[in-house]
Amino acid sequence: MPIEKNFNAAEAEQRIFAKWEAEDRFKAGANAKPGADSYCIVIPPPNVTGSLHMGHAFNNTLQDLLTRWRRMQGQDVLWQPGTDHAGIATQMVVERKLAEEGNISRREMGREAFLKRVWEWKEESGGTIMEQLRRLGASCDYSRERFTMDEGLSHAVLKVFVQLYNDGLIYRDKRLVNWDPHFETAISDLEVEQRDVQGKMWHFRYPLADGATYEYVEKDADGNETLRETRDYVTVATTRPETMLGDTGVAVHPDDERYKSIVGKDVILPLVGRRIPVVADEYPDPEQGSGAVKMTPAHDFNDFAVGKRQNLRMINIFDTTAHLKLKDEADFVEDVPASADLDEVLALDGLERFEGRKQVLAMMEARGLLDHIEDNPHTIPYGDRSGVVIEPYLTDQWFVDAETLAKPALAHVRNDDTSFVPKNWEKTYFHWLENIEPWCVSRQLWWGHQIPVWYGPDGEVFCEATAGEAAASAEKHYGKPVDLERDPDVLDTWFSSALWPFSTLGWPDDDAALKRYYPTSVLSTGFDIIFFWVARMMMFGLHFMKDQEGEPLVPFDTVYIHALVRDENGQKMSKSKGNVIDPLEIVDEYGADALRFTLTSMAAMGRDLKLATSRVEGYRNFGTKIWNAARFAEMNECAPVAGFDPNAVNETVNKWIVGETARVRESVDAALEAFRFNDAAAALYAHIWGVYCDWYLEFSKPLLQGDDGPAKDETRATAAWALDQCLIMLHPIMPFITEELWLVLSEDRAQPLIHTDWPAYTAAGMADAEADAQMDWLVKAIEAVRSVRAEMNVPPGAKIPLLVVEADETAKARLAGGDALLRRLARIASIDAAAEAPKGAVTLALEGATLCLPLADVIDIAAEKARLEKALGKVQKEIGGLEKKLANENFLAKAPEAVVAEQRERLTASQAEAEKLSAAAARIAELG
RNA sequence: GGGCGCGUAGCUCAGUGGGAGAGCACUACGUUGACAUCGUAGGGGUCGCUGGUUCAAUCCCAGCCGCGCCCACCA
Repeated sequence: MPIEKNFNAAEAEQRIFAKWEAEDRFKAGANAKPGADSYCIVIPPPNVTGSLHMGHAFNNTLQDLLTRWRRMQGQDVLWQPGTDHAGIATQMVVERKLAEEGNISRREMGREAFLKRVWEWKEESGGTIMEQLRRLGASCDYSRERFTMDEGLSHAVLKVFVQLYNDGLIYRDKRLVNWDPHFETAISDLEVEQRDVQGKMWHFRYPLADGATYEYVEKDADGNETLRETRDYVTVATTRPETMLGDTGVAVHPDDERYKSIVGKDVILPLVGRRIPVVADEYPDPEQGSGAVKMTPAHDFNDFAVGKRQNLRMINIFDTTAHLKLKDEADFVEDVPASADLDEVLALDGLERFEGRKQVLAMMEARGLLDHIEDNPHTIPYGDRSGVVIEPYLTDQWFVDAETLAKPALAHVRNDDTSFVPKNWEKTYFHWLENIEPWCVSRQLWWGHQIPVWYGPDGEVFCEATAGEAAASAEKHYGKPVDLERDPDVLDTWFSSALWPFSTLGWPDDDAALKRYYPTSVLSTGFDIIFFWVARMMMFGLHFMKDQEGEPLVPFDTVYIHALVRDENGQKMSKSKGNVIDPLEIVDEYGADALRFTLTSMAAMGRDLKLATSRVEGYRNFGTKIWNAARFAEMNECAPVAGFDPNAVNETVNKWIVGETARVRESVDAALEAFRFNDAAAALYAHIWGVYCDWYLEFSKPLLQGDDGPAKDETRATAAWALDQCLIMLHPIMPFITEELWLVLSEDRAQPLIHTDWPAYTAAGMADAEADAQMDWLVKAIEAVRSVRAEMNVPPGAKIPLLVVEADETAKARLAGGDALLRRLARIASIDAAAEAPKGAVTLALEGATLCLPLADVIDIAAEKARLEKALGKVQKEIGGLEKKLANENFLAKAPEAVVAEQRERLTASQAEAEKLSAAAARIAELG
C-alpha cells in the first residue's frame, strides 16, 4: 500500500499510542535484554490542580526521550508515573470551584463532605493529566500509576512520620511560623515569597515610666557632640505600626552610649498603657533608625528571638485571619490600668490588620507621639499561593529536624553518589542545605495526610501509624482505656513528595520493584524545586533507604536540571498574564512530534527557554521532510533487506552514507549520555535533512533510476537501511511519525520501532575515508558550479558544458567517479578536458583541479569580475593572516606541531586557490 | 547584603584557546516525477566595553556597563 501523501498526525498518534499500550510496550522491563542494567526515572508528579502546561510537556519530553532511548538499548527500563495531591493548591482550587458554583463553603460543609468533593476533583484532574501525558507520547508504565494519597503511599507517609518521631527528628514546638491568613494555615519558609515594596518607616515616641528622664547625647564620627537634650521618651521605628499593640519591650544595644542610662527602666506603651522594660541586647544596630527597637515577640521573627533571650512576654494580637483580637485575650490587658485610651484601643477589636494600622497611626499622631515618617523601601513576605501578606504567628506546629537530615544529603552529593547536571546547581543545593532551618510540616488544612498523632486527656502525645495502635499505647501509658483526640492537621504536601522515589516503588509493603530500580537513574526537574523537592528526597531517601550492608542509598544517580519554559518575550507563563501556551493546542496544530522536537532542540538553553510557534512549525516541516524521504524510498523500491551488511557495500555513495550514519549515531549517543539533548536533535536534523535528503537521495537517483543490476540493488538496500537508521535514532524524539513509517515501509519487521534495537556501530568500523573524500570533493564541485550559475544568472534549466583545464590524478579519478552525479546535480551538458580556459570562461578553483565554465555568451563581465575580486579578497586576507602567523617564531616554537602543520596546509591551499582566482581575474580583465 | 547566570546575525539562541554557527526572518531565482510544510543561490556579526594571561582570546582571568534570577531577620 503506497504511503499517504501526508502524515496525519492527529489520527496516527492516537492509533499508534493505543497499539503500543495494548501491546504493553511501556511496561517495566519491556524489551529488556537478559541481565540488562536497570534504568529508572520517577516522574515529577504533576499537581492534580488542573492540566499540564508547557513546562510539563518539556520535562516529560526529555524523560520520554531518555526512557525510549534506554529501552531501545535493551536496558531494564521503568518510567514511573503518578500525580501529587498538592495540598494547599488543590484545596484552593476546589474551594474556589465551590464558590463559583454557589455552593456552601468548606467550613459549612464539614471536613468529610469537603474531602469527598476534593476526591471527586482529583479523579477528574488526575485522569486528565494521564491522558495529556499520553497525547505527548509519554511512554511511562501507566499500569504503575501512583498518587501521593494512595493507600500504599499514605502508609509510607505514616511509617516515615512515626519513625522520624521515634528517632527524635520530628517534634512539636510552639514558635513563630509563617502564617497565611487567607488559608489560615502555617506554611514553610519556601512557600513565602519576598516582594519589594515602597514602604514607610514610622518613628514613635514611647514615654519613660514614672516620669523618668535622661540626657540624650548624639555624637558624630569624630566623637564631637552634635546633640544634647533631656528626654522623657525613647524613639523607636517600625514598618508595622499596628504591631505596637503587642509590644512587650524596647531593646537597645548594650554598647550604645545614648541609651545606657535607661536600660533596666520601663517605658509605658502608648495607647495601651502597658508597662514594658528597656532591655540591652546584641540585636539592635545602633547605626539603624534610632538605635532603639520596639519588641513584638509574638509577631516578628527577630523580636521573638530577642524576647526569648530577654524573657519578654509574648502577646498575640491577631486571630487566624489577621484581624485584631484584643478583647478576649487575657494577657493583652494583664497588668494594664483601665483608661480611655485603652478603651479606644479595645474598640479596634476585629479590625483587619491594615485598617488597624491606620487607626493606630491616627491615634499616635493625635497624641503627638508620631515623631516623623520616612520612606523605606523594604521587602514584605507574601504567601506564594494566596498572594496575601504573611503574618509571623505564634502557634504549635510540627517540625522536621532538617539540619540533621541535611548532613547526609550534603555528603552524598559532595562525593558524587548523586550528581547534578549542569554541575553548578550543586552550589545552590549546598548553600540551601548548609543554612537550613527546621521544616514546619504541619498544615491547618483538610486535604492531605492527617498527622498520625493522638492526644490524651492531659495532652500526652501518642504517635502511631493507626488509631488502634495509638489507643493501645495510650492504654499502656494510663493503665486504662482513654478517649484520644487526633491531631486535626495534615502534612505539607512536600512531605509525601519527599518519599516519591521509594514510595512509588512499593516501600514499605513490597520491595520487588524497589530492589530492581532503586536508586533510580535520573531525576529530571526544574531548578525552581531543588529546595522544595530534590533536597528533601535526598534527605528522606538517605534516611530510610539502605543497601544490604545498611549503607544509606541516594534516591537517584543524576539530577538533571532543565530550564523553565517562558513565552516568546521571556515572560513566565501564567494564567493571569494570559500568555500560557497550552501544549495540547500545539499538539493539535502541529503534532506531538513537532512539539517534542522543538522542546528537545531548545533544551540546552540556560535558565529560560523561550517558546515560539515558528520553531514548532519549522520542526513540523522536518517531519514532513522525512515523510517524503520515505515516500521516495518506497517509490523506488528501497525496501529493507534482511541480513543487509552495511560494511559490504561497493558503491562510493553507499559507502559514504554508511559512514555518515555511523558518525551521527556516535554523535547522538554522546549527546544523550551527556544530557545534551539539543545536540542530539541538531545532529539528527543536520544528518537527515542536510545529508540524507539533500545529498544522498540526490546521489542515489541515477543509480535507482538506472538499469537493473547489482549497483541498483545495493543502492536500494542501502537507502532503505540508512533511512531505517534515521527512524531508529529519531524515534526517542519523534516517536509517532517514525513508528508509523517503520511499520509502513516494511511488512516484516521483527518488532515495532519502539522495541527495535538501538545501533552500536562506529565510524571507525564503518566509514571509508576514500569514499568520504570523494564525496566531499564532489559536493564542493557541485556547489561551486551552482553558485556560479546563480550569480551569472544562467537559467536554472539550461545545461552547460564543463571544461577541465588542469587536474591531478586524484582529481581526475574523482571527476571520473562523480561524472554522472556532477552532470545531473550541477546540470552539466558535457565534461571535456581542455588545454587552457577559453576567453570569457568562468574558472572554479577546486582541490587538485581547475574547472571552467565557458559562459562567454551569457556572462556578465562586471558581475564575474566582482565575484572573483570578492573571492580573491577573502582568500588573500586569509593568506595574510596565515603568513603572519607562520612568520612568527614564537608561534613556530610554542604552538603544537599539529597546529603549525595545519596552518601550513591551509596556507598552501589558499595560495593555490588565489593563483587560480588571479588567473581567472586576469582573463576577465582581458575581456573587459 | 550575599550568591548565581546572561550579553554572539534582524529575532530566538547553540558553540569553541588556533579557519564565526543553527532555526526562524530576509533577498533573488525555480512547477528538474520524494517533498512549495519544497529546492538552489545569497545578504547579514568589531562574538557588551576595557585591560591582562598566551605564540594565539569570541572562548581563560580581572574590572566596568547593561539585564535577569535565587537566597537573606535589618527595626
